[in-house]
Amino acid sequence: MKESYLDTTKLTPIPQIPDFVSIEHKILEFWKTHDCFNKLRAKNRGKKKFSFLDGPITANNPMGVHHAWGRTYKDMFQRYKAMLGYDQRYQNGFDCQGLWVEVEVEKELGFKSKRDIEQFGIDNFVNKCKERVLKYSKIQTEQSIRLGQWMDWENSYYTMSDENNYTIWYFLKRCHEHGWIYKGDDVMPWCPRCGTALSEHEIVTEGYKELTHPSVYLRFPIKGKHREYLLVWTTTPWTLSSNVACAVHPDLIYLKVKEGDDIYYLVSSRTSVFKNKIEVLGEFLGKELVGLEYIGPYDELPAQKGVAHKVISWDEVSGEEGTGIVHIAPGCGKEDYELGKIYNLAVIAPLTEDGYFLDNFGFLSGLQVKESAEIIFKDLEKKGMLYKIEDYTHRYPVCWRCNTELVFRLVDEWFISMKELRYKIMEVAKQVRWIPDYGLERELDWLRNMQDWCISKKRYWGLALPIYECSCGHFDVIGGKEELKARAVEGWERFEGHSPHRPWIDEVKIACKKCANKVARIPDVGNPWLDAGIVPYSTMGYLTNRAYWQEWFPADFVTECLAGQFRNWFYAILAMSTVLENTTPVRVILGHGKVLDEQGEEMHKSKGNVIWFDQAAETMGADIMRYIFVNHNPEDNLNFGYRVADEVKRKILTFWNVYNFFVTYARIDRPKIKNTPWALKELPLTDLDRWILSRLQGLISEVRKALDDYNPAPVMKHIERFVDDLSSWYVRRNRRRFWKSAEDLDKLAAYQTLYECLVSQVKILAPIMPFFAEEIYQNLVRSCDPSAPESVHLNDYPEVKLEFRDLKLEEEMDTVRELVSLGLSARKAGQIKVRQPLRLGLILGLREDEEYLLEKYRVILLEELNLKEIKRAPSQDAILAHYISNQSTESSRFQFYIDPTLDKELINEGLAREFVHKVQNLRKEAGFEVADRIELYFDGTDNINEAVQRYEGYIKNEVLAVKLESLNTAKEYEIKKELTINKEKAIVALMRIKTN
RNA sequence: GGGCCUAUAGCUCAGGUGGUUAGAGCGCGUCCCUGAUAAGGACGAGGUCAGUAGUUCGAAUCUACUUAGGCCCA
Repeated sequence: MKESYLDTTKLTPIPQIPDFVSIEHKILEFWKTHDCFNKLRAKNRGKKKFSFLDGPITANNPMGVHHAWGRTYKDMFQRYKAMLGYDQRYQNGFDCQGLWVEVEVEKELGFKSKRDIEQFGIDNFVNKCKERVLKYSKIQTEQSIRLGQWMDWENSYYTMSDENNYTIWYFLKRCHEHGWIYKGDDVMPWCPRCGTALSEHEIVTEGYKELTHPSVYLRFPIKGKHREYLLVWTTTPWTLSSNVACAVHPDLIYLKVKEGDDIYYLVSSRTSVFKNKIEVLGEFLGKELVGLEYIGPYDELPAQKGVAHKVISWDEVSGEEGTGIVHIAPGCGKEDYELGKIYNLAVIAPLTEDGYFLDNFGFLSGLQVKESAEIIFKDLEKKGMLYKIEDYTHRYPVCWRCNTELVFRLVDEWFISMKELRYKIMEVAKQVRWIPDYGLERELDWLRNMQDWCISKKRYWGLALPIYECSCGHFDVIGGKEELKARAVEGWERFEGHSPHRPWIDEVKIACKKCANKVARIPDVGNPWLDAGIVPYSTMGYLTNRAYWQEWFPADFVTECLAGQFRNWFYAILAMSTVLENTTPVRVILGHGKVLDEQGEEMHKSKGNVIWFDQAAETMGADIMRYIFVNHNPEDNLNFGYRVADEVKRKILTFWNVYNFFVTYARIDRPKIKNTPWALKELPLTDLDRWILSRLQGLISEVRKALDDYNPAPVMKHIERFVDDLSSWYVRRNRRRFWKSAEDLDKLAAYQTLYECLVSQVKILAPIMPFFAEEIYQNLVRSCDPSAPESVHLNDYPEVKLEFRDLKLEEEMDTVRELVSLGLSARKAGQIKVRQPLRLGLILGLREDEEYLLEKYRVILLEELNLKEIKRAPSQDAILAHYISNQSTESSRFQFYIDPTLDKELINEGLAREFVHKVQNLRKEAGFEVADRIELYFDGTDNINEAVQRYEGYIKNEVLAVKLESLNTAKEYEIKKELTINKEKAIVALMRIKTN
C-alpha cells in the first residue's frame, strides 16, 4: 500500500441511526458482485493452515436461532484466522441420513407405519429422503449466507455421499479386524411406530414423559399349597404374557398374612396394599422364599410351554413400592433380561416389530400392545388372579421423534464392543483441549459408562451396514466399494450406478468365505453418528487423497452445542479416529450452551415463544445476533430476544455516533489525513491523542489474546470499553479541535488520530460484525483511498504497535478521570451546576510527586469541572470550613474540595453560559441548522444585561450570532421567547441570516 | 441413585493463583449537556455474594455438607 492522502471529499454522509437490515442486504450484494470470498481465499492460498472442521447440521428443517450461535463462532474464528493470513478449507457440512429425516418424510406422505413405506417402495421412499435433504440443505445454505457466513458453499459435504459411506465401511472393517463387531441380542427400548430400537444415544431425558398407567396387583398361586399366593405388582400388564419368574429381595423382611380365607406373601413394609383386615401369620427373610414354584398367569399359552416358574433372589427389589415381589419377564425388560442370563431363565418375546402379539400367544395373538391392558385385566379376573387395579403415575420413555410410548423388545442388533476401545478413546479424549475444560470430565464419564455401541437400525434411509451374515453363522464386513465388487457373485449390475443405499445395495450378494453359500447384506441401516463421526476422515480424503488429508488432519478447531454432543458427535469423532489412527481428530473443542427465550424458557413451537432465524435476521439484523452470541459466555445458556437486541444496538450506536462525528466534520474540513498510521509520527500529538492511541494498542492486544485463546466472550467487553473511552473522553475532550476554523497541524493530529482509531476498530470488528464493519470500511477507507483492499475482510488484522503504547500515560489519564469524577461529585454535593464557574478546587490525598498531573492536565481538569484554579492540598489544614467535598469518600484515595464562593465575576460568567445554553435551545426549537448564523436580540434584568455585555464576544461566538443587540432594535425575528436564566427573566428573539 | 455445572444488585452477567470499602450493562431516581441531539454524559439508591459448618490473621473466592436450578447417565 502506497502512502497517500485520503480524498475525504468522497466520504458519504451517514444516517443518524444505522439500518442494520438494509445495510446487510446491500453488503451481501456487494460481496457477491465483487466475489470477495474467493479473493480472500486466493490471498491466503498456500500459506500456513488453519483447519476448521464443521460439525454437520441436520438438513431436515430450516435453521433456528440456536444454530446461528455456533455458526457465528464458526464464521468469526475463520474470518479472524483469515485476517491473520491462514489458508483454510471453508467446508460446511450437512447431516443427511437417519430416522429424523425418515420421520419428516413419513409425515409429509401421511404414513403411519413401516408397512406404508414398503408399499410405497423403499426406492421411492429413499429418493424422497434424499430430496428432502437437498431441499433443506439449500435453505440452510441461504440462511447461513444471510448470517454472514463465508464458506465454500459449492463444496459442502453431505454425509449421504458415497465417499462418506464407504469411509465408514472402511472403519467398520477395521473394527471387525479387531474382533469388535458382534451381533448381540438384547432387550432394547423399542418404538412400535418406527419399528426400530432406540440406541442408547437416543434415550434422552426429554424422551421421558410423566404418564399415568393402570398398575395391577396380582396373586400367583404357589404350587402345592392351597389358597396361598405370591402378591405381585406390575405397571406393564402386557409383559405378564412372558412372565417366567418372580424376584424377592433376599435380605428384606417378608410376611405371610391372612386376608379372609386367602394367604398372601409380600414384603413387610407394604401391608397397606390390602383391601381388608389382615392377620400376620409369619415373618421371615426374602431368601427363604427363593426356589418356591408358582403358577404363572399365562402358563396355558403355547409360548409358555414347558416353562417352570420360580422365585428368584435380586438385590434391586425395592420394599418401597409394589409388594416387594417383582414380576420378571426376560423378553420384555432390560434388567429382567440380565437376570435371566444369570439364572438361565427362559426368554419369551411376545411382540412383533410394530407392537402386535405374536402367533403363539393364544387369545392375545394379533392384538396391539397398546390395546391389550383391559383384555388382560378381564382375563386375569376370570382366572381369579387379579387382586386390584390402581392408577400409577411414573416417568415413562417415549420415542423422541414420534412420541409413541416405548416398549422393551428382545432384538438382534449389531454392536461395536467397547471393552478395549473405551480406554483407548479415553486416552485420545485427553489429547483434546476442551473448552469449557470440564468437557473432558463429561466425556470421560460418558465413555466410562457407555454400553457397547449399537450401530444397527431396522430402517430404510441410512448407511447400508456392510455386514454380510451367512446362515452358517459366519459374517463378513466389507471395507469398500471395490472390495464389494470383487466379492460380488450376484446383482452388481443392478446396483452399479446407484448410491450405496437401500434398496439398490441390497441387490448385491457375496459368497460366504466359510461355506460358499450366497449371502445377502443384513437389512439394517447404520446409526447416524457413524455418518457424522467419520467426517474428519471422509471429508479430508483419507482414502482418496492421503497427502491432502495429512495436510489438514487433525482439525485445529471445532465448535458445537454442548447439550448432547458428548454422547453424540464428540464421542463419534473420537471413537472413530481412535480406531483408524489412534489419535485425536481435533485439537480444540469449544462447546456452547443452548438458546432460550428472554424469560430463560426453552423455545417451543407449542409455547409460541420461538424466534425463527429468518425473522430475527430481518428484524434485528444478523450483526446484532452475532454481537449477542459473541458477547455471551459460551458455557451458559443464552436468553435470546428483541429486548437484549435493543440493548446491544444501543451499545454499538455509540461507535456509529463517533463515526458519524468524524464523517460530518471531515466532509466540512477536508483534512489532509494520510492512509497510514505512521503519519501520526510526524504530527504534534497531544496527550489525549497519545492516550487514545495507547488505549487502541491495548485493545488490539486484548482482543487478539482472547481470540487466539478461543475465548470470545471478553472481546466485545474490551471493544465496548474502548468505544466508551473514545466517545465519552477522547471525542468529548477534543470536539473543539475539530470545530475550530484554523487549518493547523493540531487539528490534523486530531483527525489522523481519530481516523486511526476508527479504521482499526472497524478491522477489529470485522470478524464479529462483518456487515457493519464492511459498511463503515467502504465509506471511511475504500471510498477515499483507492489503494486500500477492496473489502475490510481482505485486510490484515490490526497489530499492536508498541511505539504507540504508553502505560504511564494511561495510568495518568485514569487518575485525571477519577479526579474529574470526584470534582463532579463535589459539585453535586454543593448543588452547583457545571455551567456555574468556580474559583478553586483542592485535592487532598494527591502525593507531592503527583502534583505535576495538575499542571500537565490543567486544561482538561479546569474545563471539565469549570474551575479557575486547581491545587493539591498538602494537608487537611488547607481545607477551609466552607469548602464542599465529594460525596462517598471511601471509594477513592482522593478527596476533592471545591470552594463554592461566588463573586460578581463568577456569577456573570455563569449567567453568560446559561444564556448561551438557553439560546442554543431556542435555535433548535426554531429549527435552525447548526451552521446557520443569526441575529440575536434580547432584553433582560440588569444582572443579565450586564453579564451579556461583559461576555458579548463569547456569546456571539458560541451561538453563531453576527449581531447581539437590544430587543427594541429588532425589525423582524423568527422566534421570540421569555427565558428564565438562573432565576432571572430575559426575552430573546432570533433571526436567521439568509445565505445565498 | 451416580457424574458434571450453576447460585453475586429488580433483570442479565464480570469478579486468574483467598487480601482493606464486591463491579458492569439494563432498569430506577436526581441532575448535566444541547455543534454526535428521537443521541450523549454525571451523580446516586440498590447486594447478610443461596444456606450451614470448617481451613485461615483474613473467604464471594478454598473444603465439606445442605438447599434450589440445569445438563448428562443409571
